Amino acid sequence: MLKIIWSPFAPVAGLPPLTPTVLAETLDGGQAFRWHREPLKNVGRVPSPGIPSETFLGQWSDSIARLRLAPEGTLEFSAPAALAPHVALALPRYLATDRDWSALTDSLPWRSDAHLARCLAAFPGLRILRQPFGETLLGFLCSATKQIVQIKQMLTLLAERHGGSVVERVDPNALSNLAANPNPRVEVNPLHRLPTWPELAHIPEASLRACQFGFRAGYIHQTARFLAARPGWLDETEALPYPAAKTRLLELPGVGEKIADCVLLFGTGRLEAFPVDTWILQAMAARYGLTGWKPAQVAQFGRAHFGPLAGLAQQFLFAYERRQARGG
DNA sequence: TGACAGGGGGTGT
DNA sequence: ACACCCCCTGTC
Repeated sequence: MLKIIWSPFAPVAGLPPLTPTVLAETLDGGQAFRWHREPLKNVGRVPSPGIPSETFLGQWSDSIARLRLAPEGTLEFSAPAALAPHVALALPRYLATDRDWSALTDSLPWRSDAHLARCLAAFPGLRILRQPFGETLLGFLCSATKQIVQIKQMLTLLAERHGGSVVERVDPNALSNLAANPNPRVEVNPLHRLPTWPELAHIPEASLRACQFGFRAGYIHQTARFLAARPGWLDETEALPYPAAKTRLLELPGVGEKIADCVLLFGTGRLEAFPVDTWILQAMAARYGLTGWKPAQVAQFGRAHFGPLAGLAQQFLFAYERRQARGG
């Protein structure tokens, strides 16, 4: 059995106190697809005061972290001991602690928009992650007509089969199990990172299909080949201003308006990006009377109505609408 | 318990 | 407007 020595939980500086709901929405609400709730030992019990919240296990680039909330709402992290110093440096960037999210949120037009005010009040402290650009592109290329759980499964399989090892230990049982069973149940395997785009360029499309990618396998394969032929293209795109960056992303096969905006919002923190998916379409129809509007029209309305931080507003609307749909 | 529809956070033609 | 893939979810 594989054993990882985890560092003791330590506070992450630079964040306000959070509720478990907001932490879950931030990590597992559709911005990122590499966070998994860890099984709770006291399943079925009401969370008691004085004990930490449930733990999320997640990965990005070469980082692996466990995140939880102390009773008073302080975010705490733990990492594989050998990685802990690296993760301690990488976490603030990932969580975008260099930005004042309270001030950014306060500058949204909630004073003149009662529904937006409701959404902000429902998820206080919600923020936009700053994820690795290439991984964000990969994640959202998988997202077409897929729900979060399914996207997470695809990426887990891809990482297990084609991703490099982050922790320098291999579990022989896991490897033999994988070889013996062509269709293993998806489990969280904290050893493997996502393949990089240069690595993806060497993976046959059929192997991607075997990771449950379906018709998205072609998009990912073609995008990988496109990027392989253009060294530096992705880094240049990340550095470009929002409109130019979006134009370039739209050149990629499988990337349309929505995915381009998601990559720029969740991968580079471009808060002017306003992704319009079916949830936002539904929310804007129900809450703002935009019944029958097309995505491009809703996007234009959103930018005009919510202003230069429209993408942040979008995340609150999104979280609220999903909660309503679940019967929260 | 197990089969069976229905539909899914989009893009390309 | 419809195909593209195929897994998850709810339901019987």
